[in-house]
Amino acid sequence: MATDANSTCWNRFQNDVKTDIVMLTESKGGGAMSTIADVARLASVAKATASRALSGRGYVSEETRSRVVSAARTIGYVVSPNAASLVTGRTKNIGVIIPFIGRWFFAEVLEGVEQALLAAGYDMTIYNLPAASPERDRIFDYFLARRRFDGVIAVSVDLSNLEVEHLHQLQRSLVGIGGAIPGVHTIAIDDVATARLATEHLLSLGHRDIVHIGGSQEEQMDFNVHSQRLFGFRTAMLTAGHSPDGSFYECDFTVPGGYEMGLNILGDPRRRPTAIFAASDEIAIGLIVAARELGILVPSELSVIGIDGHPHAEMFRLTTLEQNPRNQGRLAVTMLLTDLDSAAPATAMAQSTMITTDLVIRSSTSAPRLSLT
Amino acid sequence: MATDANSTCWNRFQNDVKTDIVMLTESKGGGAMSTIADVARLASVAKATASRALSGRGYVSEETRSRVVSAARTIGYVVSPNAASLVTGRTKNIGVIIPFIGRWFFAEVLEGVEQALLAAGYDMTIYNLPAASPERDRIFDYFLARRRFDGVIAVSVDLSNLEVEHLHQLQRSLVGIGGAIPGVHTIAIDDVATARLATEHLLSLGHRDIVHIGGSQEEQMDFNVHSQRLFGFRTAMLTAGHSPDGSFYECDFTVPGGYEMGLNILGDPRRRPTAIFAASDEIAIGLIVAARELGILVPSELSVIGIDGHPHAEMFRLTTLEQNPRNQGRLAVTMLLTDLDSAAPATAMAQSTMITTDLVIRSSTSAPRLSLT
DNA sequence: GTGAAAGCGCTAACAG
DNA sequence: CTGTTAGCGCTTTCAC
Repeated sequence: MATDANSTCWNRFQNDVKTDIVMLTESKGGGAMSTIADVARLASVAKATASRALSGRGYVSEETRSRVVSAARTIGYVVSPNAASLVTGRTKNIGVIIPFIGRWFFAEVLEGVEQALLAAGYDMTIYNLPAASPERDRIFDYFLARRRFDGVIAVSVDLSNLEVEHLHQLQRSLVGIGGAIPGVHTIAIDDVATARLATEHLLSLGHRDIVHIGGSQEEQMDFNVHSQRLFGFRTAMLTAGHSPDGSFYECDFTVPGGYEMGLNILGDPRRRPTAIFAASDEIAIGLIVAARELGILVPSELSVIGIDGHPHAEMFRLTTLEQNPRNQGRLAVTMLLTDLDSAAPATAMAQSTMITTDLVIRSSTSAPRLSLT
Repeated sequence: MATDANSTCWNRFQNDVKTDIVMLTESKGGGAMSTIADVARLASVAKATASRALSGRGYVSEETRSRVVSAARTIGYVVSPNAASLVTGRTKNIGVIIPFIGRWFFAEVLEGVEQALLAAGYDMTIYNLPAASPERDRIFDYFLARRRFDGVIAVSVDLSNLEVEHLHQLQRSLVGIGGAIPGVHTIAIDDVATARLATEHLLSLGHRDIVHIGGSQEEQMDFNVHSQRLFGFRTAMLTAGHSPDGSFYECDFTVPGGYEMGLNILGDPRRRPTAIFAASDEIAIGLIVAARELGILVPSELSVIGIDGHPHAEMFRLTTLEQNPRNQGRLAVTMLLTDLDSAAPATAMAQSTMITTDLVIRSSTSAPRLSLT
């Protein structure tokens, strides 16, 4: 399988695949998968009894039960989830719609969801929802419409009214993480309170010249997160008797975004603030890198605090608000499964729940350890 | 919905959910979902005809086809994927087994896979495979055994012989990314060649005192990645007439791992190398952060190059090998679907394919742009 | 406690 | 080109 260094990998790929496929004879275990009828026959019971024994639903004598179970084991029987779903209507699968996969917060949520789900015997189908586009519509009209899940977790997706409507019509349980959806339970931090707390933390360290760097007020990522965090900042500043005017800057909600803004803002020593409240941990990290590049010592010359804790943040000595997104994911699954158990579909829930996750303000050097439980 | 600040969020949650569920009457669109029989009746054709018209398989006159389609549209019909799968044996779903979700490389692969899959009408079920544990076994024995997918993509998972056997017995198409699996096509970079190229790049810049920082030779993440990259490094050094002995250090394959090792190695100016080849981009970033913290200028005083490109790397001015993990994901999907189309299951593939993806060495300041296509 | 029978919603022969 | 007939593999009444 020599690879030709003069062709692109796509070209190489196309050639390779074509020539590589070799039919082999059916390997061990070959032939059709065994069905419950086989199990029943082997255990000398009816299919119905075998089903009851294996699923645990309905009365079966302990003796026949064990006979059925061992029969199933010997022939390596596994239920056909499709057949079971067809009759029960349950899939043992949960759909997750999420705007990003790679960003820290979302990846953490995903891991939490996945762990909680697996433990409960569910698996997880991911739908990475792009911004408004035909692809996005297709996810709603086709993939979601197939309803191959018992419930949906919507992670920080900003849904149009039509999309919310779609979701409800799926007649499936539905919970949200990170942003309220009309008529649906949602797990979210209180953005205003969190931003306020972060700002107050900086104020308590004696800072007066504080800048907030967050997302665009026009392009809200979702649910007015940006403006709510800005509002929390302004409130804290005003309450402390400082004017927040002119101390807010917009940037991209990413590491490069924070980096770029950091170079801009921190470049001029006269305009440089003593502390920055960043709307996200990624922005904060970008800021810190920029600060270091400019020779500014963090945190002695500049305090930075960001929302959305992440393990990596620690190594940057980043004072951070830790909200454990992974736990948010687990919480969502717990809620969802509760609804599933009580057979309450999405439309059965009248109110949104705002859950403020526990916050911990950590800092490495200059600030006291402060926790809010 | 007042939240009691004196209880943990878990406690609050438990109370909240119990009191919150309110049954509402069935909302709009209520009642059972429409079936293909409804469509057939409305269009005055047989179910089979409706099926043919909707699925596009088999002959239907253009006239009846449009009648069926519009009938389906008016009653908002969507096929039951379970019922269809039960008879066709196809699920239009692909399983992905992957050791991490949050790490850059894996998240990037996931995004590539997801995009390619959605475009092809498939959705993606993720199984985050932990290290050897009962949970891991359960994924194989239960979740994967259910076979609710047409194929599996294994991303850099180090499989035991038993697990490989399991996978093959699923009788589903199977491709690997990032590490060879016996009897399965795999997409991977050539670790030796890549490491060698990276080292040669540093040599070509005139460096002589080069250190390689990579993963533990005992705990290989998978597929001897660590030792292969080390071997590539040693080969390049020896070929250039330099001894590589004593210039390899092991660290955790993460940002903090690189950071810690950076502090150790770069702390002593006498022992400090002029260039470092890092086995991963995360290590490289950790190194750079450590270097900056020690006041070392990158890249003028220290060149760093890492394997596994990532967008974030650019902002760290990291000279990087870009292998576009997203494209690796897309490639894998293309391969998988090709096999699916040709109805060739995993066991029909005799050889592994090593695909060296195109490499681009980028650098911001001191090095020439160099590409290998 | 267990068995027989009736589908779940769909597609794939096979006739016409 | 279209309709009729059988199931896919399972769970679930309903008798016994």
